[in-house]
Amino acid sequence: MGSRSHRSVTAQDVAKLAGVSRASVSRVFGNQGNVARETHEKIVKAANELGYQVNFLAQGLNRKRSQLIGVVVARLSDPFRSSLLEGLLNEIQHKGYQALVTEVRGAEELETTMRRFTQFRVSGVIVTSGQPPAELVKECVQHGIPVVGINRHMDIPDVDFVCSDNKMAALLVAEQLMRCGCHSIGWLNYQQSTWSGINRGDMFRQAMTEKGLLGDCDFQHIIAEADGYEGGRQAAHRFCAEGKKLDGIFCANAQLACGFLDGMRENGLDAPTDFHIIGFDNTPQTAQYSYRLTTIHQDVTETAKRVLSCLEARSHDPRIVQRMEKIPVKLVLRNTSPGQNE
Amino acid sequence: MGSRSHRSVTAQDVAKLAGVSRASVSRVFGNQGNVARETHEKIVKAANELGYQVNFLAQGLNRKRSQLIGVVVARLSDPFRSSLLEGLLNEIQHKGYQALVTEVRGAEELETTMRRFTQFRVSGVIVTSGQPPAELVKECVQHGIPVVGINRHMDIPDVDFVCSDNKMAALLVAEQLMRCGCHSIGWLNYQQSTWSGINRGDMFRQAMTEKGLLGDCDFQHIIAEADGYEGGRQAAHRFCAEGKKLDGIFCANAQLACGFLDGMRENGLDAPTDFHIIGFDNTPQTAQYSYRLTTIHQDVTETAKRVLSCLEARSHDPRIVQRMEKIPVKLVLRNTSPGQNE
DNA sequence: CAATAAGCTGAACACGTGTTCATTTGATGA
DNA sequence: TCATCAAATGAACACGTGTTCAGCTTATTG
Repeated sequence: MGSRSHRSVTAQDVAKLAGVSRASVSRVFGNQGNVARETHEKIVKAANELGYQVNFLAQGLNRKRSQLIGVVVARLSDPFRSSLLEGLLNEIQHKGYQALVTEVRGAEELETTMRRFTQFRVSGVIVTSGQPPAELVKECVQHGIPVVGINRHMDIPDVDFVCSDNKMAALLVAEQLMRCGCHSIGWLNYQQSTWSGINRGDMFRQAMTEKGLLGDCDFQHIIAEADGYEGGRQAAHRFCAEGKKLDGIFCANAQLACGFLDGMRENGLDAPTDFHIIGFDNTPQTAQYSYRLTTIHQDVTETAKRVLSCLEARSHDPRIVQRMEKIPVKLVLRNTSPGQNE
Repeated sequence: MGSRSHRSVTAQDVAKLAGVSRASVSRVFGNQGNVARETHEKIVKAANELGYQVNFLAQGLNRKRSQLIGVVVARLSDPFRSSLLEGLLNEIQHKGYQALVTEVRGAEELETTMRRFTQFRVSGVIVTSGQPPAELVKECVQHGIPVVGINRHMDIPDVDFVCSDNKMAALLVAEQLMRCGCHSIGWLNYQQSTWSGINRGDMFRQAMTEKGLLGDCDFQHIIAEADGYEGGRQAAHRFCAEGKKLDGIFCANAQLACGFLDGMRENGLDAPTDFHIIGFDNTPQTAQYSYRLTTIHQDVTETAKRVLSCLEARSHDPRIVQRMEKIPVKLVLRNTSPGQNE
């Protein structure tokens, strides 16, 4: 009990106990180079006996690359974003990496964040929010660090993107509303929306046009002044106060949809009797009894898999052609725009 | 454009450009040791010119400690847990650390996770879920790594705990239900609950006794067979099917509370007309129009601050006496058990 | 002016691992 | 038996930083 600061056990100690050189120990735990079966066993045994563990800092320093992956998140209070993070964490660990998670608000914070990532020699960076400034990305690329963005398609060279298929979502929603006989259609979105919000609106309008619906139908753009549940609720109140009417509404995300629905209820209107409403994200809340909201489901697991696939591909060869992957979505039919799920 | 692999700029390069020794550069960026004002400026200028950044892996290797903090999370789909993580991330970054986040399911996963933390020489470990096995903690302590648990008080030597004040919560709820004239009181919890769930129940019963309520009142323990919203909802259905009645219900968390409320509504009963119901966690959802749930509010920000304070204290001196901090809670009065918020 | 102290600086070692390169070992074929 | 070759091994260098210690310069005090 006298030994105050326990010097941590190193590969050298293992080598001495096993009666081999430190290089062989390194070969065993680095999973490369040839080691005789017998030597291998001696080393593993000695390592277990001493409780040896590789020092990742030293390993990363030497390899010029740590097995860390930087993840930029924002607004975790949004249930969809937290479930997305959950999916990413799973896949990251499954592939043998560790997640370096940073929450970010402004653009300047993102800058210092990205720098820290490079200082830790991360194997890759995943941006789930905000657009990565082109210069910072260039800095990463120079260091040989791959960057992937989620749910936004921007044209930054050498950066891959993975995005839910908003066009497919728009078509599914347009077909559903048509099938239900809706004639006056609305699109609800936050005023200062994200890229994905805007893109979903564009795709929806485009889908309506392709289906030849814009002729017979009203198409209104409802603008929420705030984001999230309260934004949707207030939008509904103003909507009613202005005496407007719609029978089919598509919302940029689940929070807005729930808020709008509740706002309408406060005004004595409800779905599906008075109107149909369809959300985006399929968060747990939308399935609950008080909402039973029909929504577009994003496949978080598949998204996470594709993201890591992009990272590994570009890590292997930094100059491959830019990828822009679209993840198929599903329409989950519930009470606010009913029908038969297949 | 010919230089293929850009060798990263090192402290040596900065030293050469500034015309000083590498040691001085290290002193400037390590924030210790004395450096003349003039030399300092020369070094900073040279560093900016070259775009120098400290290599955290090398720094950590030398200091035997990285500026990483390991965070163990579980079930991020629970809104409270994600908001807790959000609070922790903020405080961690604010203090100049970086978060190494791991999601964990079984106990064996937690073991490999903790090992990885030590392999990265983290400055501390925060466990938000499950109880850290004593042996693993001992391993951390041997390496000089402080461990803090959130919302559970176990008696593991050298591990600090930060927990919302469940006794205070119980008293606030008991007083509120008493004030509203409730006579038959219920406590709803998940069958295989966490430590905090069980403790909240114990404290509630104790508070009821202290207030002298257990004599006049019924006190029932309602057991949910599943966790989360669906668990609460099913519990309500069974509760009604068995013909039971209660006029005041306290729930172990917000998800259970929302589920139970919706389940009662499906049976034609609603709060506050037919019964009062109070939840725990004050998640965003509980504030929404469809619920307006009276709940106990946990101060996530304060919790995060105390956690990091514990880490830094024990990091400074590993053998200080074990801390068990209780964070005050608030009762947020809403529709399901109305009253006046002060 | 001499003696002392205080503040800066640079050389050198340590941190723990990956990887190259030369050397040794053992096996195979003629 | 000897020549050839592949596999296995160990010595040495590299990765980029923190920190000690001795030497240097400059200011302070008697």
